[in-house]
Amino acid sequence: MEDVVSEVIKKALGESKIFKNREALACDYIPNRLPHREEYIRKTAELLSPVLRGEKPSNIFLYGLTGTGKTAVVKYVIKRFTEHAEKAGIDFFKFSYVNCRNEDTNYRVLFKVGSDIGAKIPFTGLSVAELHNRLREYVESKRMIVTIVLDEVDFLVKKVGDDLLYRLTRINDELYRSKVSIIGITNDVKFVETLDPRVKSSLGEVEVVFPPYDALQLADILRERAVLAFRENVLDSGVIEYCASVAAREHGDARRALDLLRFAGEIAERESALKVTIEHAKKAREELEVNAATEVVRTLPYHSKLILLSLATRGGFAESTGSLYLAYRKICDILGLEPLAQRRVSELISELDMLGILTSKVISRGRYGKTKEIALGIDSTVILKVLSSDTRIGEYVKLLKNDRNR
DNA sequence: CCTCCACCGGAACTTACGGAGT
DNA sequence: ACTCCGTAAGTTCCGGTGGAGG
Repeated sequence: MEDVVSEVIKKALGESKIFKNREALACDYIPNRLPHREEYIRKTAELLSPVLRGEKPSNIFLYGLTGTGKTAVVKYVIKRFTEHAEKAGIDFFKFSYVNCRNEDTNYRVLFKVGSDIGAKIPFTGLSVAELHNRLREYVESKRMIVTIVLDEVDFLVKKVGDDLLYRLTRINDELYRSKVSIIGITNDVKFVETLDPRVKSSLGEVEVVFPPYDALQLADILRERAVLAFRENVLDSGVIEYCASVAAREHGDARRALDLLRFAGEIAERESALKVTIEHAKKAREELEVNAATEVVRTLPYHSKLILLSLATRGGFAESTGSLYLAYRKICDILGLEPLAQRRVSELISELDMLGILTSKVISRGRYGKTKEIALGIDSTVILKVLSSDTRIGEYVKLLKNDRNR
C-alpha cells in the first residue's frame, strides 16, 4: 500500500483535471476584458489621459460597494497606460498603487509610493515629515506626473486620520516642474462625509460611482473567467448561474462570485470528480458561510462570546433579554468573572444581530412587557465548537456534557 | 381607555489605553 | 518621562413604549 503523503504529493504535482489556470479566478487577477465595465474603463482612461501629454489629471474619487470592479478598472487602465509608456519609451508619468489595508500608516504609504516611482528611501529611520520632503524633492527633480492610487483609503483615514490626504492634495503648491494627482477608492459611501471639507473638495474633483452587478452580468464575468481557469467541459451547466445568483443576492459582489466558483472547483478537485456540479457549488457556499461565521465568532470580544455561549447552551433560543441575561450571569459566576450590566448586554446582543450571528426581534407581550426575542442564526453545535477553542469556555462546555450524561 | 410590565435605547459620565507631541 | 487627547468599552440614570389584561 502506497503511503498517504506521497499520494497527496503526487496529486498536488500532477496536472489538475479541473483547473487549467486557477489564478484566473483569484480576486487580484487582472483579466484582459472586464465585461460590463467598458464605460467605466473609458471614463477612467479619459480622466487619466492628461498624463499622456505630461499634464496633471484631476483628482478622482471612486465609490462603490465591494466587488463592483473599482480596483480592477483602475488597475487595468494603469496597466495599459504603463504598457504604452514602455512601448513609446516615455517616462514622464508614473503610477503608484497603494492598498491602504496593507499599508496602514502614513509612513508605509509614503514608502510604497517612493519605491513605486523609483525614489530610494530608507525603510526606516526618517520622520514622516522628512519622508514627505524627500519624496517631494525627488518628484520635483525628475519632472514627472505622479498618480497615486489609494485603494480602501477609508482604512487609512480611520486609523491615522486625513492628515496625509490633506498634505498630498496640497503638495502641488510646492511643485513647479512636476505634479501629483490622487485617485481615492472606497467602498464606504459615508466615509467621504467624515473628511475635512478641504480634503473633500480637492480630492473629489471628479467622482465616479460604481453600481453593483446584477446576476446576469455576474454570470458574464464568471463565464469569461471560467474559460481561462477551467479545462474544457468540466463545468456542469448551471454552476455559473448558481454562483452568480448567490452573489447577486449579496449586493452584486463579483469577488464573492469568483471565490465561490473557485472554491467549488477546488472541492470538485479534492473529491477527484471529473466535473464541477451544482452540488459542489452548494457545498462551497455552505463552507464559505461557515468559515466566515466561525471567523467572526473567533474574533469576538470575550463577553460577546459568553453571551453566545449562554444562548447556545439553551438550545439557541431565548424568549427575553432578561432570561438570557440571567443565564449569562450564571456562567460569569461559574467562571468567576464580573458580569456586565444588562444595558451593555442588550447592546452586545444588538451588535451580534448586526453581525448576522443571531437574530433579535423586539416584541411586546403586553402586560408581560416589551423585550427582545433572540434566536441563534448558526447551528449551536458549530458555535460551541468554535467557542471551545478558548480553554476556559472549553472546560465549561465539557463540564456541561458530563452533567448531561449522568 | 387606561395601566403597567419588562424591557428598549438615548445621553452623560467614568475608566482604560494607545499614541502624538514635547 | 511627561502631559494631553481621542477613542473604545462600560456604567448609571432615566424617559419611552406596544399591547394584554383589567
